[in-house]
Amino acid sequence: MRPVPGRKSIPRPAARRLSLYLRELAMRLEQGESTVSSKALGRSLGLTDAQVRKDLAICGHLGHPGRGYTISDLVASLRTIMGRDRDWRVCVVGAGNIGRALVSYDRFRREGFAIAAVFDGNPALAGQEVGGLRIRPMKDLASVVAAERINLGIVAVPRESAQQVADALVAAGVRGILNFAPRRIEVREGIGIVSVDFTVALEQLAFQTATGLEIGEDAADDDHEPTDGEAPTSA
Amino acid sequence: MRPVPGRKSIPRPAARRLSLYLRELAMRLEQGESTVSSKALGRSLGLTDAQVRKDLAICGHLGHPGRGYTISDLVASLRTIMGRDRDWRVCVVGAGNIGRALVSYDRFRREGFAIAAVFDGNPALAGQEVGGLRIRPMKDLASVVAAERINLGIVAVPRESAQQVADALVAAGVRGILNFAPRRIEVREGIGIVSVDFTVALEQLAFQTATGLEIGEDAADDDHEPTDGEAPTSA
DNA sequence: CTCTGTGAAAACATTCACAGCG
DNA sequence: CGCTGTGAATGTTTTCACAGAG
Repeated sequence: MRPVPGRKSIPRPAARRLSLYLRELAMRLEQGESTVSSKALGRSLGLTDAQVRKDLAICGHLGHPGRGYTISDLVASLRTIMGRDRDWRVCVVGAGNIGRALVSYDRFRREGFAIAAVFDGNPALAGQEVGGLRIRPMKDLASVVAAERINLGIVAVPRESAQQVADALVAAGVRGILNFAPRRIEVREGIGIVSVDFTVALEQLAFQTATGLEIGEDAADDDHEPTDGEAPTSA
Repeated sequence: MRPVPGRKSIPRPAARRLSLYLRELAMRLEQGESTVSSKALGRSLGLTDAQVRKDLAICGHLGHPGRGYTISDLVASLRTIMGRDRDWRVCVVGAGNIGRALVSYDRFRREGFAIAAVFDGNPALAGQEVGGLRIRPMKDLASVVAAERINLGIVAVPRESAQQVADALVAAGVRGILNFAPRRIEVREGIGIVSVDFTVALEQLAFQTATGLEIGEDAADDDHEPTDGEAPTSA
C-alpha cells in the first residue's frame, strides 16, 4: 500500500527464508565452521545458489568472491535484520495443552525469547505451576505485561476467545501476537501478527500427499501485508 | 516443469489459502449460513474478492451470479481437493512437551485426522499413557504403522534425531510427515513434508514487530516444491 | 579457477475491469 | 442490480547468465 519513504523493503518470501538461513548458519557456527558458499547453504536448505545470493545480498555485501561468506558476519547481520538483537519478552495466554507445551519449550529461552508469564482465563488454574512459572488470572494481564516489560504475546486459547484475548494483549501493550487459535485475528496497524494452525499444517500435508507431490520443506501458515524492512543496503 | 497432461496445477500460495477457506466455510456452515459472496469471504480472511473468486474457480464453477456460493458445495469440493475426503491415520513420534500436546489436541480428531499411536525413543516412557494412548517403543514403529494403517507421521523429537525418525517413518510406510523439529528434513520424492518451527514463527513476528510492519495474518513456515495437482515432475 | 553480486529475462501471482448471468 | 468468472494488465519473485573479485 504505502511505498514507504527511504526504506528498502524485504520481499515477503525472502523474510521467511532469512529465518531458515539464520537457523542453519547458527548451527554451522556452533559446529565450528567459519565460512559457507551460497551453493553449500542452498544445498542444506533446498534452494538454488542464486536464490541464496539474492537473499543474502539483503544483508549487505558480506560475501567474499572465491571464498564464500563468513558465517559469523552473516549471523550478526541477520540477527539485526530479524530484530533478534533486541530483548523480547513473551507471555503465553492459555494454559491448555499447547500453552503448557510452549511455556516448557526450552528452545525459546535459548534463542532469546524469554517467556515471562502465563495466563489462563480459568481462575481455578491460577497459582498452578507450569515450566517454572505460576499461572496468573487474566485480570492481572495488563499489570504483569507492564511490570515484566512483555512485548510479545502468544495466544493459545480456544477459537472463541482468541480475538478477545488478542485485543486484551494489545491493550496491555504487546507489540506482536503469535496466534495458535484456528481463526484469523485482527489487530490494528502497527501490531505484528503471525498465526500457526496445526490443522492447516496437517491439511497441507494431506493435500500434498493426496495429490502426489514431490519433496519439500518447511511449512505452516504465514502471511500478511508488505513486510518491509530496513536495509539501506543492497542495490 | 512439465505441464502435466490433463491435470490443472494449483498455485502454491493458493493451496495455502484453500485451507483457510475451508476452515472459514466449515465454521459458517456450522453456524447455519448457507451462502457467501466472494466479498464477504474475502472480508473474513483479509483477501480481495477477486482473489477469492480466482481461488474458488479451482473448485469448478460453483458460484451463482447475483447470489454467491453455496457453502456446502464449496466445502465438499474443497475437502476433495485437499484430500480431506480420505481417511488419514496419524502417529506421533516423540512424547515430549510438543508430542504430548499434539496427541491431546482434540481438533485433529474432530477434523478427521485420527491419532492412532505415539512412540518415544526413551524405552522408560513406554507404557505410560498420553491422551488415551500408551506410548510405544520405537522398535514397534513398523509393525504398528502397518497394523494401524497409519499414513501420516508427526515428528516431535529433538533436532538431532529428526531425520533418522523421518527415515524410519518413511520406511515404515507413511506417505507424509509433519515436522516440528528445527531442521530441514529430506524425504524421497513422493513423500509429503510440511514443517512447523515455533522459533521461526516467533522470529517472523520479531521481524515484523522490529521493522514496523502493518497488519497481517496467518503465519509459520511452509514450503516445498511445485505443489501442482499431480506432478510426476523432476529436476 | 571458485564464488559473489546483479542486471535482464522468465515465471508466477495478484489485481483490475468488465461481459454476462440470474 | 449484485455477483461470478475470466482475460488482460500489473506487480512480484525466481532464475539465468555473466562480469569481476580474490
